[in-house]
Amino acid sequence: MNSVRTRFAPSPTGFLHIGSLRTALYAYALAKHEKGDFILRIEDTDQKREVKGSTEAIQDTLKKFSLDWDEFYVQSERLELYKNAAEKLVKDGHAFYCDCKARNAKEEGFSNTLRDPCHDKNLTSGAIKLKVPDGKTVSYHDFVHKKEISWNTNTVYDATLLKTDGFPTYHLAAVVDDLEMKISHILRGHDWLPSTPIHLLVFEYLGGKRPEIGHLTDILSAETGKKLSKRRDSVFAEEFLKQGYLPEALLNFIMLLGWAPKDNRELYTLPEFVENFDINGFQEANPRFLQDKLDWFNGHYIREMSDKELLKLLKPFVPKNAGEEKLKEVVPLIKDRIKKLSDFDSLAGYIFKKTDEIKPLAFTPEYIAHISAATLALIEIKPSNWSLPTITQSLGTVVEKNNFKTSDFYMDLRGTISGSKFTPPLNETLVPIGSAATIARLERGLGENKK
RNA sequence: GGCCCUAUCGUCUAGUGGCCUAGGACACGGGGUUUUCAGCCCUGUAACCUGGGUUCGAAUCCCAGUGGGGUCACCA
Repeated sequence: MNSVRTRFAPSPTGFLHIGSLRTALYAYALAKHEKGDFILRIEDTDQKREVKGSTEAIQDTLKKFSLDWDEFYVQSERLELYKNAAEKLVKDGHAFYCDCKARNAKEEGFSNTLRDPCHDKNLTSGAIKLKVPDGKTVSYHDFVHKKEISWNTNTVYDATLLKTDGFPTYHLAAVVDDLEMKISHILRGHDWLPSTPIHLLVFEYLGGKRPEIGHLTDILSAETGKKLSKRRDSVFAEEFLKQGYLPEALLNFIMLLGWAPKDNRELYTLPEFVENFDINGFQEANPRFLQDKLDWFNGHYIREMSDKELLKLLKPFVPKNAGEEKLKEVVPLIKDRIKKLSDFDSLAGYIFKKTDEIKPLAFTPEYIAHISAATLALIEIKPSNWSLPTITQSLGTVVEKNNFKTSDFYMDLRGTISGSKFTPPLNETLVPIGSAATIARLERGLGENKK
């Protein structure tokens, strides 16, 4: 049996990053395309950086995107495994104890001291570090880059494997787990590429079948051209959801940042992506995160939804006083016009506002004539008869009788009713606004523009 | 700075020596539908980083340069 098993291995230091979501998506598709297993592994080996609740938050987010895992592990519950592995490496002469003070690269700047002072001291306690050999070439075939990548070990430093607090570093824990969990493909961020020779050595010394390894491109900020960062860019998947991006749109957008099929197809649901996934489709150069394209995907998926579904998703973005019945009328009017769910308010919020919350806008010199004629006509419609056909009929007659220019007439009406230049078709929105509120808004507009 | 990855329209990309006068999508421009804005339809502008090779032939192969990105912790 050589089933495909992939893993997504975040550390619990906060919310799920958009780049991590993409890594998870690819790892998921890679496994599921071959009917394999997708494993979630929490890499919580740095107690200082751990943020409480992030494991749950990450799981929560993955579920929202339907990236369900088959197995779940937490590294801090597996410390014995790493300790044993480290001690075995020492016994085999591939690692050594070290009692030096921990150094901090950020304080010291670039460092050329690759070999640790304790490299050959044969100490019996302290941290355990990898005994990197000199002048050896280590290499592997990267399945993302589709090429052999190699290093001379003279450029590899004696990395720490087991810390003095008894916890492993990533270099040890990840390798031990990938072996123990029988991971078939390691798919991870590009930032891991430089430390791969360390892992290659550990894999070799520990023995067993080394997984295939692939390093994904970094997603670059469209503005800075640098790797997306928490400080500068909005990077958390949850942030996008909160803004009214749909999970399927975000997923579709992100799957095409760094991967493309032969036929260049762009629209994929998650199951379709899994089905069409091809490991040769990975891109080698770093893509930029351009929000315009995300917006297009989002608009596309919004338009594909039924009004009923959309209404449901819109709930968190809609004014509190908006009743179900009115919303049902409004949803089809905004469906073609919004890019994100949060656009609802700027586009249709006026429908639900009080008269004095709207600042009437006048657009043409004929304003007074337009609005008074409209008011007189609409007052004639009995509230019980207030409907699209009666409104359309009534206003149509006004335009015709007064020889108004249709577009001018409606622009003044629009400005008065909505306080905005852009709205859904006006007659349609007058229905949910209602007879009384419509008349009130028109009268207010007249009052404000009389003098 | 060392090491590593990388280079097709503004952006995401197709392209694996002749199907390329370089294709698609987003964005942008023009037109149509239209009470505004969208949406939809039609349509246009726009790219092979540079220099050397290899070859009858190069976006595709090789080398160099340049540009871009990453990384250099008892963090992941």
